Amino acid sequence: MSDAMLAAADGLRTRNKLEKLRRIKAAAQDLFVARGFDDTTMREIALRAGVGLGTIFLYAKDKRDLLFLTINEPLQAVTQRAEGAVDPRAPLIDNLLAIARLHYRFFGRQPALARFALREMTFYESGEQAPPFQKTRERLIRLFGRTIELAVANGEIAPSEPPLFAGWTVFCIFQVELRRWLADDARGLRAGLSELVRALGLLTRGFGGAAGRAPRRRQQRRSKKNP
Amino acid sequence: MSDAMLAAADGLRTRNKLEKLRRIKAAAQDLFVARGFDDTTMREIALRAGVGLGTIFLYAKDKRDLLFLTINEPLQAVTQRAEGAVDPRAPLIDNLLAIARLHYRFFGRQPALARFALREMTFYESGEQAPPFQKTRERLIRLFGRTIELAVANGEIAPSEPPLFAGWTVFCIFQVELRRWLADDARGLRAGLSELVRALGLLTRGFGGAAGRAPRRRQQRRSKKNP
DNA sequence: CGGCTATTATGAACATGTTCATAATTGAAC
DNA sequence: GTTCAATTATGAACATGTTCATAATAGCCG
Repeated sequence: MSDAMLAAADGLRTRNKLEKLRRIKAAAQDLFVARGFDDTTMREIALRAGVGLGTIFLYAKDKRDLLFLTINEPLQAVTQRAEGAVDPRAPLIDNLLAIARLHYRFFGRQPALARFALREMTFYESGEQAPPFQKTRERLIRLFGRTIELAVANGEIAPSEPPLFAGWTVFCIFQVELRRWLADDARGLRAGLSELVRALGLLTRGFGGAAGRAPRRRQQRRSKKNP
Repeated sequence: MSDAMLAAADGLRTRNKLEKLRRIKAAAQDLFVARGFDDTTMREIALRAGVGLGTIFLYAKDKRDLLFLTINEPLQAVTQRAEGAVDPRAPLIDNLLAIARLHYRFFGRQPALARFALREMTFYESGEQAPPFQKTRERLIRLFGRTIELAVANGEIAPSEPPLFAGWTVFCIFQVELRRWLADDARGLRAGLSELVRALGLLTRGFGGAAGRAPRRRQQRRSKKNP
């Protein structure tokens, strides 16, 4: 008994609230995945969650916010796992790719929903769920930055801009490439990542000023010393 | 009489249709700019255009499509002007910046509406106005590509990838930078373009493999031949 | 002109996200 | 236990994008 009371945390109120939030999140999640965002009505979600229609709006400002309520956590989890996927001794491109692969897999799981979510992410700053989302995004950018920092420490590269800014440019490429990959659902994960590597390779190598003179073929990876 | 009949082009039908399309476009345009996208109702647009509510949907599949109906033309015009802004003898970064500046100015004119439009542009493939939009986007990417090609011809750079693909990476950076600039409306045009130059500079110079050893300061522009 | 068909126009009806006045519930004060 | 204020829950009412059955119109033939 006392155990149960302790487990109940303080107050029935808080407990009930958390429980309802959980149910609403689960219901929204399931329905969004099963029927897509637009074809899921708030009334269906309310019904499945076992709450009144109006109740949902106590937990999410609007339908869009509800989407992020279901996506924020998994997205943060992916970013967190990506942090663990970086190997301080691996080549830069491998690390960037490892980070990207986890995200590609995540979004590739539900392409239709991912398309919608990625669209709504553009300029998502107003909703209640915006701050945690922005935080995760910031975290990913910093991860790219720190990964680049590692490569600098290893002597692999020496960018003319701070690693964090270089990470931002990597993020730019990543963002648009991911969207492009999701745009035509024909291409597999392999093909998508392959084009991302191509783009990131170009970013790291640069456009080869008259100085650089990049090789015409061969050696995709492994930057070489200049003879 | 016969004059009038000739001037009417073939058929009153076609003429009326074109006239209604014009009125609808103008009404939507005005209202979107004045009140924003969400706060403009289809009924207001119909009223201002002097047509019935249902009539609008004969000319635009949905409200979103109506937005592109008003934006496609000006956007294409901007891209077209950008093509004329490229100087075959100018440094690459200057040309890229000239292209970008025109677009920044265009979107910066109506930041709120631009934010909305740029969001809807992500994965915009279904609507009736999607093909012309995609065409303009393709055109911009190719413009970046051809601009790079010019720099290759001038001996300024020698990228390890085809110019068109290099143009695509420039487009990636441009897209995300533009969105970021529009996200916080505080920063002026100058500041936004300045950061874009920073990012594009990094893209063209690369991350300076152990080979490259980029200069620490100085010489922002004007790539030099290697002594 | 007078009918006839295809095209175009229309707004009432519908679907659904969102608001809000009202009701139910909780936790504490006495 | 009763009372009461604060919090939370609810669905009817509302606003608005979209559909669709119906009407108006244009062009054409006899």
